[in-house]
Amino acid sequence: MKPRTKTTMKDVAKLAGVSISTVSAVVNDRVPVSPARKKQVLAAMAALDFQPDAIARGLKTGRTNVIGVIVPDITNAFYPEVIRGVEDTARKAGYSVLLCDSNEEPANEANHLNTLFSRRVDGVLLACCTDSTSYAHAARRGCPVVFIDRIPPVSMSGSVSTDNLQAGNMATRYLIDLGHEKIAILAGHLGLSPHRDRLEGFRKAMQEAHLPIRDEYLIAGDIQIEGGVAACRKLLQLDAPPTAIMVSNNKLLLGVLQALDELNMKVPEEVSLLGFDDYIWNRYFNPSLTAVAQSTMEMGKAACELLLRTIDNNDEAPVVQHLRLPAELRVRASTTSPRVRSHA
Amino acid sequence: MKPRTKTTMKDVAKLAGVSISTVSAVVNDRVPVSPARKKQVLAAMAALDFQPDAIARGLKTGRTNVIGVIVPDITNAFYPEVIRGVEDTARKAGYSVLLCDSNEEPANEANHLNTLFSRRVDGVLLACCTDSTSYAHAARRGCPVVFIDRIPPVSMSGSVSTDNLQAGNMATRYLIDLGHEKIAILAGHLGLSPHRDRLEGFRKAMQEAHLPIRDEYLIAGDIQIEGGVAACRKLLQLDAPPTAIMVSNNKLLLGVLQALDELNMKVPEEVSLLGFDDYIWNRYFNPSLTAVAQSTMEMGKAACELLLRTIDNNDEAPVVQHLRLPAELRVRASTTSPRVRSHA
DNA sequence: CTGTTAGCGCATTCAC
DNA sequence: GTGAATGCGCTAACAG
Repeated sequence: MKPRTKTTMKDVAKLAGVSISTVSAVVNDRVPVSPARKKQVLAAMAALDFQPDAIARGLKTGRTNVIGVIVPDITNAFYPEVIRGVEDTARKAGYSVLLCDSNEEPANEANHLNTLFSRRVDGVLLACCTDSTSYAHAARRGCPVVFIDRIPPVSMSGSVSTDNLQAGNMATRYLIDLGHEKIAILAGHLGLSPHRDRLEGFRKAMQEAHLPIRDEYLIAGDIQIEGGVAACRKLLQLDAPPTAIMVSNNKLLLGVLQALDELNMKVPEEVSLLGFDDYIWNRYFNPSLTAVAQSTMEMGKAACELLLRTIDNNDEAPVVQHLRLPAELRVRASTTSPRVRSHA
Repeated sequence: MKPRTKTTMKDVAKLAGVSISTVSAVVNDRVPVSPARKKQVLAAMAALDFQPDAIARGLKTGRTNVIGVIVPDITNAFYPEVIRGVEDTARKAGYSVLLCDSNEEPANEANHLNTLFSRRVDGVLLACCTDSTSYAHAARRGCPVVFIDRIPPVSMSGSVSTDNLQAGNMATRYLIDLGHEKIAILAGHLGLSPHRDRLEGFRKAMQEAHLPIRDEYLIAGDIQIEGGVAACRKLLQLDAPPTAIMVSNNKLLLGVLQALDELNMKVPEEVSLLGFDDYIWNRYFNPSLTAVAQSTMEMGKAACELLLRTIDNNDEAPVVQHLRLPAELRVRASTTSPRVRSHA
């Protein structure tokens, strides 16, 4: 492997017969340069295959045109879609994306943040994990941060997420309208704002319908597949099992599907099922899954735009904004009225 | 937003009452420093919350400890898993990942590559799109590149992918052993090495079994959902429709599922279905899907390790290696013997 | 318009 | 062991 080719402005300047600053001027075309010289420089740049060194530029200007994105689990299909929105928006604005996966570990998250700061990213998009205290970190360093999807309790920064309260409320009301009264919720991890908010929406809907919320019907704490299996088994072994199960998280849902399968439960005849996060393949489940869809790419786009605005604002008044995107209920075959069951 | 806090080695040196080079020495501990001073410096670093500036270091050393990763479509669930493997390996080795999504556009890919070069990444992991000529680019710049999943025709660089020929062969043989003779293949885009190789494996298996390969049974060119819908419709309208369909790509497969659903075809009674790429949710399709699984995270890990080795090797003999990972067939309910059909 | 100059923060000789 | 000096490639005043 031959030593890395490094054509610098100096080389270009020499070949074009101009000074380095003239080269810089045409590269950044902020300062006027006479057409003739500009042409020379451009020619020299092309001839030498010159590419400005973003590292050197970053050192000089203090801006890297890089943003960091930290997600808790990139194998959760929700995040790639968000990332697509982020990456697309960032690229169009001339930014690159440094991707970090915290794997749901606060320690990893903290390490990643340090690395990002050390790399002098211009800003960070953060979907934090439970027990995360990293926002303190960020604030201390004065690095713009926009929270995405998962919002920490107190946040002076901007944030973008789905309106999960509305989403949880809407989903619950739909089940209630269908005639369900015994509705269980696998609420996920209540240290996570989306899950907390969905549960809150659930509570509100139940209260408004004057329906009791039984302790046995509320299961929280886990967001992995195995947790979904265990929770679902527990629910169905109850003396009075629920007629509908609402699942706050897509990984939990897969566990529920597995448990339902093992117990040979018929959906929706014996129990209705409603999930959060909609994917194209939900349509092909057996039966197809009723789910609450989030605007994932839009979320990424909005968050990135907000972050970019915050960065551009710099020392001006901080852009603190909390966007809540509407969710959409997609009704399919996994939910039905509980009356069907009493006929049996 | 207050101006970005920037604690430099200078500040640390002043507080600790030593010179900058001593600070540098303890930060990189390559040069011996007396314990007493080391302690002072460490204390000063902690007090000032000092974080070395990776940008300045990169400029100085010529190494950024950043690798670029370009994928064609991050919303294709295959890539996030690969990325997880990459990111994990990279992080453990002290590298960060600059993520790019080419969105299956060669032009985007080329732009991303330029950006990455300009950012002085130490190496690039590239899953290229069709008609990509970017490897020439990379070679010209002398930047280490390892191809991943999709390998260009001629490659002097290293590469890591599934042994797709074996995978296609194995899958086809499985269908043949089941008794199928009329096997169709949605081969994907033949400009992509995985698809080309799978088709080759298919051909070999058919030939070995002395089975003819009918032109109408071989559909290639598209890898999007809509293409899968169209291709599947076409196949089933044939005078002699296939008894089994093998689908080379997961997005095509979703289209096939949709078409099958619309045409009210029973799987596997009327037609067997076999897909490539296995995901946890394939189990919950109706019926559950027989699929060829790739070792996605391992692929990411292996590719990253190979790249890192190439980078460390620097001017030494180039590490050119072509890893082919074995695939695994996961038999589920979407495939069965065609005899079942003749009973009907 | 154009060239000269002075660092950005750090790693690395080289003297001491 | 330690510190002063040099420059990585570039931008941003500032003179001309």
